[in-house]
Amino acid sequence: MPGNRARVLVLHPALGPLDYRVPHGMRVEPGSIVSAPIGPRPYAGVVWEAERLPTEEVGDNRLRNLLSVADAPPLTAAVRRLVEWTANYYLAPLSSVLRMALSSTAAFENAPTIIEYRATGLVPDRMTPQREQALERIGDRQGLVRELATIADVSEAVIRGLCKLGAIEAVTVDTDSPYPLPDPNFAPPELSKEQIDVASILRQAVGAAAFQPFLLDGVTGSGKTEVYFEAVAAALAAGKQTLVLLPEIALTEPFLTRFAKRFGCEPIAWHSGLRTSQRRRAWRAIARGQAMVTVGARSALFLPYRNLGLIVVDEAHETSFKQEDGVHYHARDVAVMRGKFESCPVILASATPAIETRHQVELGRYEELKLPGRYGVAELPEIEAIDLIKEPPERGRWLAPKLVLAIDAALERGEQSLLFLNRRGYAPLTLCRHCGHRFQCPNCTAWMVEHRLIRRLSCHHCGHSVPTPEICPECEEPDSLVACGPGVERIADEVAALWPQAKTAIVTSDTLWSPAKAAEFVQRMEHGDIDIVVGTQLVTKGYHFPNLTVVGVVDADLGLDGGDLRAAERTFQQIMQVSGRAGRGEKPGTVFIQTHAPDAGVMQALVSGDSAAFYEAETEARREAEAPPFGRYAAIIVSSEDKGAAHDVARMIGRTAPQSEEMHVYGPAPAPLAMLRGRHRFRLLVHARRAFDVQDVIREWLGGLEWGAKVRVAVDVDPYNFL
DNA sequence: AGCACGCCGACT
DNA sequence: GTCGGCGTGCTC
Repeated sequence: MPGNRARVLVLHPALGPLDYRVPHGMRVEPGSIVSAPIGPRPYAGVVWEAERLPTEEVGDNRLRNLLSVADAPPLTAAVRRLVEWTANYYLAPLSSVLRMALSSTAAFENAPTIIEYRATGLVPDRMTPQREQALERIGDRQGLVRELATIADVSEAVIRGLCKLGAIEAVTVDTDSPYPLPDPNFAPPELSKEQIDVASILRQAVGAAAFQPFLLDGVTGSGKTEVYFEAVAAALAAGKQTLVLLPEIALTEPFLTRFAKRFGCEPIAWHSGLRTSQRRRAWRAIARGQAMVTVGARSALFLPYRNLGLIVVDEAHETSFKQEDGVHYHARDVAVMRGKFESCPVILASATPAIETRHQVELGRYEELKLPGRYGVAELPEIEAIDLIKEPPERGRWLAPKLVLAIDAALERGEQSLLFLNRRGYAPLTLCRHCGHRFQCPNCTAWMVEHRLIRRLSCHHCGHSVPTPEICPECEEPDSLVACGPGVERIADEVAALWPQAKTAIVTSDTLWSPAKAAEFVQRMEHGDIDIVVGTQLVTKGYHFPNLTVVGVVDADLGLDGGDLRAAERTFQQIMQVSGRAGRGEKPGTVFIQTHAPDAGVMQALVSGDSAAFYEAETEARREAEAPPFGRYAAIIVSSEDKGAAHDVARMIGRTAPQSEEMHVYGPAPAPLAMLRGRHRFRLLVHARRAFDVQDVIREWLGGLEWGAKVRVAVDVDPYNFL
């Protein structure tokens, strides 16, 4: 009987949908979260419409019973369609996409509480180095034994031992306690005429409950956040949920504060740093429709919202929305699809939208809402290029005289300065001046980056890290190692040498690794406890420092080399963003761009402030090259620990490439990172016409091939990484 | 992905 | 004789 059969998409990395028997007394429907046996073990899965997931028919006699149904609402049809679309578009296994929607494995275990552990402050009688380390690193954090062990970098036995001694105690956490509800009328802001106009369009769109993408376009400081908060208020008033996507976790903290000021309580934050209990509580509240506003990074996009009424993608141009491992999806694009499945408006907010987004506006698919001028009195900063060939810094220094003078003057006036360099650490390359040895990561094709603050050399790709050696490991010459090129730490050294009395801060993911650290930095900036900030792209967005009047871009050419199709666009966006940090209060700001190519189109556009001309020229160049959005790319990455095996498979894939007028295949060639985390990588690049169904062709092409288990083949549709 | 089964080399 | 190497195949 087909009635007691269920097709289940199981969370199994290698299996597709499987059929099960629904035992007597169990009620399931499409979307039900169930536990299903595979071999000896239970797996979580979701009941799916059988007609949407064709499989080989399996006889009734081979069916096993489903084990249980979770005490959680079924995944909505919109979520199921989103999972299907994402898997199909990005050529990813359905189960890995489903895993993102069921991101909390604890969420559907049927216990209402979780037992977590935390330090009591009691010092055990017998202290050991391990115990000491554990208590020190745990601090006031709380979590499962496993989580605490990971945080403290000790074994779970150490934690259990401390628990037995009373230094750590168990606490029961109720994961079904409700969240406070944001109040749309808590503190409505005073808006300008333009803001009111735009906000009312957005409010109406939320009320219409229909799919409609918007580009909310306005320079930094034009008040985009206040405006989309009005749309959030409309969703709240209508009893609908809102999702706000931010490009980085570091931005959530200031967002939470801002949100609370407007709506009276914080929204639900979703990010990778959540504890199991927080994750479970958020997931369940979101699935029940009780969590009204969620803010998070990429992964919040796949959460099972019950009745979503609005999606906001803030800083929508940010490339960090493109996920580069696991499922290679672009959160901005998937957000638009989710809006389509949920029948709700999607707001892409950006002062420097991507060419792709602008193009959608030109095609009439997205509606552009412009916020002119800066909110309040602030004016856009003056942008000036410094030609590093004509006005070079002193030998061994990185800041040109003109920039040094400008910072001098700012210090004199009691104003703040920002130096931007998108490079963490002290120096990107270390070599031995005696034998020429260069420090390379053993797992990746990348130099080890010196981090002087922690005296280590680190690989930024796999995390491999060693203490900075005293002598060259190759020729054993002491004191022979030299740092090549600047990172933020080196710029900070230069700043300390030039202005020993100035208070400085380094802002990178190394120094602002937690929301609390980010909040502390903001506070120090606002209180004037910092004169000069040296930072990576982390400082380029979100913050508002009225007393910051000088911005120096240490190396504007950094993003330009390497043949990346989006290099010019990215440089433009990044420098526009960092420029937006200058003169946000009543004082005008000045931005200095240090470059070797002051005549390049990007630099000219930045200096003249003519972004329209830049977009036009860049769009034309893309059209001619049939690059996105006028053509499409897909990368096929073949990787293995065995270099020969990877190369053989890559060549075999290249040989069997389908011939088509509509599509061209380049490669295989060693991938941009020829070795990554110990795996050798080769890449083929597929370039196709816009209307061509590359996914289908690639699916058929790779589906007909076979390779060994130790070789992995991954497809990256719409890749961002060409370097 | 796991975890079984299965068929050939160096040990007690 | 057996312990164990990891190749191949299966999971509704």
